[in-house]
Amino acid sequence: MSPAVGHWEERARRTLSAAGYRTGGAREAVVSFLAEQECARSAQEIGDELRDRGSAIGIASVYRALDALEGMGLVGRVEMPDGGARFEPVVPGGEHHHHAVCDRCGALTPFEDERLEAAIERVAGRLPHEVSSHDVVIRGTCKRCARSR
Amino acid sequence: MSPAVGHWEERARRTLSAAGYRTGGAREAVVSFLAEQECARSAQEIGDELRDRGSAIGIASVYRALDALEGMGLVGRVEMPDGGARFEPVVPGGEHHHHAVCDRCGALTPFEDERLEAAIERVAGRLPHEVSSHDVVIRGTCKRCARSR
DNA sequence: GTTCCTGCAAAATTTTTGCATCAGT
DNA sequence: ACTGATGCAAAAATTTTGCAGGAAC
Repeated sequence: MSPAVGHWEERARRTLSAAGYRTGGAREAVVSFLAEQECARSAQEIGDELRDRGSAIGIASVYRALDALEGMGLVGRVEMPDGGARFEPVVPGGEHHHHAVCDRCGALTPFEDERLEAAIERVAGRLPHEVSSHDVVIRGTCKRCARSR
Repeated sequence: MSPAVGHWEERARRTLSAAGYRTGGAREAVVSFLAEQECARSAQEIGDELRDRGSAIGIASVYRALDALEGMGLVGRVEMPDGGARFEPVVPGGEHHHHAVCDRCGALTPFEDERLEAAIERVAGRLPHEVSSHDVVIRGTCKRCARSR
């Protein structure tokens, strides 16, 4: 796992603890799991894979953990074009990426671009909003799927 | 309604007709409704408001119409941060906007920015994807909600 | 007349909530 | 001990599908 995300895991635990959350099984498991992911994962995936590893974690607890983490700004939710949501660690001041989604297979490809961020910030400044976050999703057909078409 | 969207309504009907779709009640009603909207609307809203106007339209028909329209590229789907989806006309080569969503009241504010589009196109060119579309969603608190907080 | 379209109802998905029980402090 | 956390099951919300009757061609 990247150093930035390792730091995220620590910070997440500290933030949870400081907010009065007890260190129990489910939430901790979700934090560990997210820390080791390459990209955003769905609640179902998180629950299924943790259960495969032997944790008897209920899907409700996954949603509750994600809710709490999202509320504290530790986790970001990415809405996928098919209606499902995926979740990933938020590393403030650190790496900040967006996603390209394959319409065919659903594969997620992260990307980052400074000019894109600059353009978004510029627009955000023009809006009559207190802007808190933003998301960019690029849809298309990934290389693999384009080939096998 | 703006000229561009008026043109959209025509084009939508022609495209549907050319694709062999019959001119019936439900799909036509959805097309008319979308043509007169300021911004993206949810399937529920579309169904409810059409029903308020006296059309006995089922929610399933709304979804089916939106599916068909989206499949033909006539309608775009915008995934909202709360998990719901909204739909709006796509005017190719014409106005192309994105959305700012209020975390509080859910209000949608459209915006457009050329530099943002340019940045996205540049990134899209670097991805190993056949890019078909993109979405930008800015989250925050709208002026109204920020004031009444 | 044939085929597609539609509304209704049922089903499938995804997410949330209630509750009794268990665990952390 | 007290209070919050958890798993399970039920509920709610959203979207899809099956089907019989009606409408467009």
